[in-house]
Amino acid sequence: MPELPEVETTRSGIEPSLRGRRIVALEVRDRRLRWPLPRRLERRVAGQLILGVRRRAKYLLIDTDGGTLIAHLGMSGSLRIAAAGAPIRTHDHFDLLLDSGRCLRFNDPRRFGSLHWVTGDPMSHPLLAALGPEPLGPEFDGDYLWKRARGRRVAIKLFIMNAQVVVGVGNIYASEALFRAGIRPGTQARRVSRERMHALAAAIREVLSEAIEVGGTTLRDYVNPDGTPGYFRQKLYVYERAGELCRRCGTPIRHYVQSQRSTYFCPSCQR
DNA sequence: ATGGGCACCTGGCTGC
DNA sequence: TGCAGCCAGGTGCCCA
Repeated sequence: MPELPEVETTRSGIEPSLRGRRIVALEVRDRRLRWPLPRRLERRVAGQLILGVRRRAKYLLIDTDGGTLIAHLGMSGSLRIAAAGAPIRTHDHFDLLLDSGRCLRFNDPRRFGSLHWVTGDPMSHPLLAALGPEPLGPEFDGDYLWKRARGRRVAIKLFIMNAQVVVGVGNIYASEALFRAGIRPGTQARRVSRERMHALAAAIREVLSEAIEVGGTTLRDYVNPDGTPGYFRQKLYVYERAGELCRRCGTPIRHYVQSQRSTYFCPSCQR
């Protein structure tokens, strides 16, 4: 469900309620997430002081004085701040109870989300260690993309969705960035010129930052931690617009399945 | 190393 | 109304 903008919106939404608070307890109702929650998690987490909330790729890092909680929202996960006694809804799998009388509540129908506890440098955790650069960070640009694409025959859309290449580009924003850069999603990565890689890197940064500004994209039921939807949907050029007319040239938007994921593009604007 | 495909899971929608 | 079938924002892992 959430891509980088939704995760970043979640981060900034929950951080003010977490920073400086002490964790009273972790209350788990369903341990069956993507990786089953270990039994000892509750006692590890209890009593820790929260120092802040960071994001790396689509992972949220809740730093405490004794270690770091690493959370992932998977396809359908969401986090919100609730009163500690608020009624439990379906798929509310765990609560992080705070000394403020509130809690961080995790809801995830499909249970593709995850939660890990690490001591030491969280970036050395196996899930984080091999990740590519942040798309909004300084190391990511067209030259980087072009160099990484040498010899790569994979479709450019799959290439930019590969977290070892660059993190945070999911199915929505991959299609959107390729539209803005004027590149067909099926083009082999190695066939994209250096110049067009610059356009693509710029488009990725642009699409992601614009989405963050408006609170992400709400497609179905996604809501931000404060309960409001994200408004980027109104700015989508191609995603879920199959058959509708291109906002730029009027040609009908096309849809096909690429590596089991839906891809959208304008056959006239993208070559 | 690279690329392709599968698995994990639930819910909402469509069409018969 | 019921139900089968399909689709969904992610990503680790296995195989060729």
